Amino acid sequence: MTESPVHHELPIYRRIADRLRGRILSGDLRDGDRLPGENALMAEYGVARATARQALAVLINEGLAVPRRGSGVYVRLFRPIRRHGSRRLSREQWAEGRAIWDADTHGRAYTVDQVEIRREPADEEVARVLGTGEVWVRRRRYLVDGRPVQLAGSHFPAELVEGTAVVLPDTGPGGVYARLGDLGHSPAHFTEELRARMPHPREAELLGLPAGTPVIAIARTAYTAEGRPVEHNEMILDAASYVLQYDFDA
Amino acid sequence: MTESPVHHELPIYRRIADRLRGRILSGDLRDGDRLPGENALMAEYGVARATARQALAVLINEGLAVPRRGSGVYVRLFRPIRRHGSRRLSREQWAEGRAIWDADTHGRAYTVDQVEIRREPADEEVARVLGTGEVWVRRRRYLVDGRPVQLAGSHFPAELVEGTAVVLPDTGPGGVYARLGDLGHSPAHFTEELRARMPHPREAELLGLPAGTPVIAIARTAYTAEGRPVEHNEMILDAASYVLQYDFDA
DNA sequence: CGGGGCAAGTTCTCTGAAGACGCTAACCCC
DNA sequence: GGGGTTAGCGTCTTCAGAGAACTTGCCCCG
Repeated sequence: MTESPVHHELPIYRRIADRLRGRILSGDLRDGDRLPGENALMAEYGVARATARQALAVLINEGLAVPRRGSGVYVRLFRPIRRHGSRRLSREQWAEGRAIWDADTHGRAYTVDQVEIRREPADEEVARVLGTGEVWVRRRRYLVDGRPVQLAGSHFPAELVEGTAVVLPDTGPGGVYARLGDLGHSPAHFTEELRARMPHPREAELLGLPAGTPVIAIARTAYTAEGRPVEHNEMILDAASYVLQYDFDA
Repeated sequence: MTESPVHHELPIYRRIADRLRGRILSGDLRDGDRLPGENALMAEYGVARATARQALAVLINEGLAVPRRGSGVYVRLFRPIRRHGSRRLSREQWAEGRAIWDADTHGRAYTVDQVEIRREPADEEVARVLGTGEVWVRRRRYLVDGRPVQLAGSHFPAELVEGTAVVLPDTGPGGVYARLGDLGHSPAHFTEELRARMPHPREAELLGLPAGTPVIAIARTAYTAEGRPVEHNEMILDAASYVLQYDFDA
């Protein structure tokens, strides 16, 4: 073959992504600003749509931007940096883990203040994760000594739990997952993503937080052994800490 | 609500991804196994190459698989190895996890900007955790493309590592823990505690964060099998999200 | 003036094709 | 048998085109 001195240049989509990232990090493009769209990138760099898309996908993947269908791609400054941890957990341990977590909300017992169950259209993020248009949502509010410490919303694909007399009632530790199992969608695996952010005013009000207090937002998605997502849980933890425990092999 | 005219089926690439994920999570495809390649998926599902690629990209993105150019896409499970007959994390996996986290800081390599090693009195918190008055501290700063993404400080009980020519130099993945092992204080497990907080001005400056950006602070303490704390690591992740993956026991 | 509907713009999904590049194993020559 | 070469396979990048799905703003109508 022609032994062309392979320059090893970065692929086009990567160079475009780098330039866009530069504009974001330099402050040229700010939080909420709209990035150049696919058409604009095609024209500006003379590339195909797939290439332009790929460049945007890089930033979306990095969490620097979020796409809004039919509208554009927008700068999202609270950029996620990911870290993967691993931990294997038995269902009992999971229940136990929840106990630990509860115990850590200031070392006191929690009570459930309010559970709200209703069917509603999935928002953008939930639809993306669960791959469905409508969900059943359980919203909860936990209290400790009269002070709320957690807000949580659990989303289930509507077509999976439809018709259940009471949609996944609470049945103690591991109860919801057990109920999903009864329906033939037993969760086998889940992921959690944690993020630090400032609460929205409404959230701060519900949690009774003083202004300027950041929270930990956790998004958990549970999958069946077949890989089908069956639950997506989003919650916010007030100043509480989140404790993990790992063990090395002996 | 309005009539829902569109049935809203999942896109093809997503359905393929779901099936593949299922095969992984169910154990049909195991750690290190090769997934069906682009050509195989094209033939099996009768789709174009781009669609097959997109399906694989989902799994790669989720961290369930890793591509190897010129070879194939392979299952990468965070699930602890069965061959060890244990539900625990191997040091290799831990090191691997760290590598992934590094790679995930925007998909590019990190470099160590600065490593500072010195002996100093333990502050209140560190003294409480490590149970000692003086510690050796390693402070580090990671950079990605000239932008810092992490601040970390590792504390070791002075009486344990005293006299080491170079106090626990960096020796690649898992290096520090291996070095502790050499000294007879091999870590057997650790805990991590996560908290959302506002960075101090100095931290924000070092991390190049805009004002008002919360961070995730992580405190990790490693213990020997005897329960003796041998390391306490505190780090801050810039606007970070923290991704965890769990597996239930079968 | 308010509301409904339309049209333009945008992302999302998918098809089909082609060359570049990396890895591996079979092959050939010594 | 050992070592280097090569062919084949697989992923990676890019092109061109097209319809579906969704958002938004504008226009028209009542």
